[in-house]
Amino acid sequence: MGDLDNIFDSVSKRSLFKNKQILQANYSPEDISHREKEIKHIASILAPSLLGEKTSNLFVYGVTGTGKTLSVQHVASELKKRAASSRVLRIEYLNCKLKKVADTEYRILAELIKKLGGSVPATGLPTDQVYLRFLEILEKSEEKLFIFILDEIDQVVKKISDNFLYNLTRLNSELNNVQIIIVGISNDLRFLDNIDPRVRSSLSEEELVFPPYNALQLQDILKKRAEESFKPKVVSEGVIAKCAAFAAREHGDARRALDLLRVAGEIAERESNYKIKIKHIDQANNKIERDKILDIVETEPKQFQLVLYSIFRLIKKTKGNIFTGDIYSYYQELCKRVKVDVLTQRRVSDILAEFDMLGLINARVISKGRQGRTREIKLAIPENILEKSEEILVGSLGL
DNA sequence: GTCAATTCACATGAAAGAGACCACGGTCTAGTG
DNA sequence: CTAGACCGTGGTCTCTTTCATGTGAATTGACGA
Repeated sequence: MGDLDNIFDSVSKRSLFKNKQILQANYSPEDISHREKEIKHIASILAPSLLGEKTSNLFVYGVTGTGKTLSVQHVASELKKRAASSRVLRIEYLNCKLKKVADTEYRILAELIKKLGGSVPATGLPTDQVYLRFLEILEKSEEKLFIFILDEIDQVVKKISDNFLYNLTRLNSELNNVQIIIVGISNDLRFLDNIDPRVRSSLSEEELVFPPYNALQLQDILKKRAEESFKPKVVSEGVIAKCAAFAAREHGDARRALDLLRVAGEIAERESNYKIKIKHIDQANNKIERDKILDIVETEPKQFQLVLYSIFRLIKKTKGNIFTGDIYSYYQELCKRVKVDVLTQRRVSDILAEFDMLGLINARVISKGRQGRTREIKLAIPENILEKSEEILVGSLGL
């Protein structure tokens, strides 16, 4: 038992963290650096809502990790504080990307209803029924003005049609006692380009673009958070700068930078270092990448894994470029061997496209003239992770 | 040699089916007074 | 008489198949120099 005690004791003694929470992705700090302008802007647009006035709908853009969600939520919570006494205003936040929670029209409505205190079954009802119930609950509520913050709506609209947004913007005309304001948040800058113009004009009455942080701003943010999060003198010279540089390269993603710093801290801690050194950042970078990929590989459905395994094998065997057809025939063989139903080529083609999206492979559509048109596929996974990935696949496929 | 037509091997789209999940309303059953 | 069990119908949702259409350039073959 003494051994364990030692381990537990030494953990607290050696810990580099004062408060790890602060570096976690979901932590929202009191002051948000370098976003004062944006926050003010949002606030000024939404401010009249405190008086129960319907304001413009707002649309917020920016790549991941630029503080969109944070800023909007910050304004929202300030508004909530102010509105708490008067009960004229109600604000709900919904992340539309959450799988199985809010990635269809039905589920978004259901989720909003739930947040407003109603309840709908997870399935079984016609969508328009849910819609009616939504209207009903809005009309019945005490508040007369609603702000719905829909995070990452680009994801949903890609899946369902923009019809949903149209309905949403038209909602106001169907409501008598209540008005709603929609705040949309999107990672995709070109989101509104391929959307019905009617929807576009009403949805983005106001627009706001969040530019990526530059390396200096990232440094600043990291420095602040690091001070609160780590014990004094833990962070070596240059670590912050390196973190910021890494993240700046990834389109100024602050979340990424914070992750990097946190993981670097964990690594240093595990190695019983008293300081986080620059090499830990590199290690952290690798680890994050590695974990991400391995996680994807592991959790992918069986058919996807089979396709992926086919790709791995073929890449290894041919060392060169491989094409959809090669993969499909290898995959067919593989299915026979494992006694699994063979999917159609159409489907496999889609699966390949998804791998491309996930960043496991690089697929490029090329035309080989008389030899037809196909995808040229390269692996986007580093060598050292490949082995491990393959192991996982072999294990889970029972090869 | 030049040029348009052809042709390949898929990509990409649209629609629809299968099967899992579920709500709702009606009917049947058994238990209760 | 009533609560609960048990259908049948009609929804959503994901994964998949089927059918249809699109497409970029190597190849072909006709043409004219």
